Amino acid sequence: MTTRLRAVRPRQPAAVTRKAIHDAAHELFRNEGFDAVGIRAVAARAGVDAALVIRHFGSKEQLFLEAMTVDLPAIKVMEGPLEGMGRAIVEHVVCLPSSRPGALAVTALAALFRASDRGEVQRTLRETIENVFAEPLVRRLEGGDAELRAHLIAAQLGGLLTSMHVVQDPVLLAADRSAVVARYGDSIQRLIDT
Amino acid sequence: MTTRLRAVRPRQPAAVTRKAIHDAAHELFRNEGFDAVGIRAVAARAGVDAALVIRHFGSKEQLFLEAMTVDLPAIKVMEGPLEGMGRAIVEHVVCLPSSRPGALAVTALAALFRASDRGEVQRTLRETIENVFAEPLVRRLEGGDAELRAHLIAAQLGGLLTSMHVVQDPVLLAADRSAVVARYGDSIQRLIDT
DNA sequence: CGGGCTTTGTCAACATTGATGACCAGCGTA
DNA sequence: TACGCTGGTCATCAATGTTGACAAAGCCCG
Repeated sequence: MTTRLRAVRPRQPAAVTRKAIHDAAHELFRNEGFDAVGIRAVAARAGVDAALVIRHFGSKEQLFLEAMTVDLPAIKVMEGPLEGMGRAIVEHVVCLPSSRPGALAVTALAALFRASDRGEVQRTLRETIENVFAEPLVRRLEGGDAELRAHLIAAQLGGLLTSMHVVQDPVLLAADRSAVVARYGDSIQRLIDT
Repeated sequence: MTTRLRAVRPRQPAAVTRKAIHDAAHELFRNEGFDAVGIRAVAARAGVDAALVIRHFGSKEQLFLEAMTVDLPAIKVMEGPLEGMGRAIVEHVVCLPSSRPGALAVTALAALFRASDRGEVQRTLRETIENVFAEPLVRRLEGGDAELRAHLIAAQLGGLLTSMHVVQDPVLLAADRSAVVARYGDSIQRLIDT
């Protein structure tokens, strides 16, 4: 009887393979979305067996969440002066050169939006928006209804992000960035000022 | 030899079963999202074999698109006076009693957003937003950059809709509707006026 | 050294999913 | 009656996420 031939793969510490899987997943999910990317594709790219992916992350959905939860660097502009903050924030969301880490974060957030009919994804999305947009704003706004206004601003930012990276509105994509910043920023400013 | 026993289902004209499938799909997809609902579930609800669903609609994605493409009744407010239109539009999107046909349309649009990592869905979403929000606005806006402004308004409306029906921001859901209308509406009004 | 224990990895299956193709039944018409 | 069209069923396919049994490697303790 012939001995079973096993593909032999050198043993590595858990953290290493885990990171390999995480990175592969991040690349693939961010560019192609949640359900266009199979577990076997992630595994192949990481040079790993498909079962290992599940073993390390529990489920595809969990892997997706961990891979897309880039901790957006807190938007510094939100700590600056209230005057002109509207434009500054929009510029931050819209104008990032696509190589910068912030841009990756925006893309990842867009991927979360696109996959939001998974219940767990939806929860993560909600928390992310709260943490990244709404909560930092609440602490800065003056006047009445600060919490409501902060969340409305978050809605507007989500809308812009969604229109550009999910819906991919051709008019917005083709438009002059500075015009977008000026118009949308001023509109947001109304919610900041009141 | 016993003759094969077949589940006999009375023959019906194609349009009838097609509608039955369409309606079942609309109900299920709107409430539970695209990939929580299987073809077999739709078929069961319509009292029909699963293969028939595909036969009539080509694919699950196609069925989803046809089922969620409610022709939103053109938003009449967009034909009214420019003054105060911001609030009027927001009211239309946010305050609908959930029994009215418009509310169904909003829910369906939200389902499209949630499933937007399917390429075809994304395209439909883009066209729907163009037709329902952007294009009617373009024809009304006065002043420079009318097209850009219309699409920015569409982005804001999408943002509000997304925040409430996809992200389900608890602050917005709990907030006083009239406050939301006033604040968000005035913010949009800035883009209408300029 | 050697025997156990945990860690890391592999493989073969499973259930479910969307989708297809062969076939069948009713029915009108030539 | 025979043909063909239309509406419907069933068995089956390939792919998917997931699981469990098992195999090695390293490590600890006698």
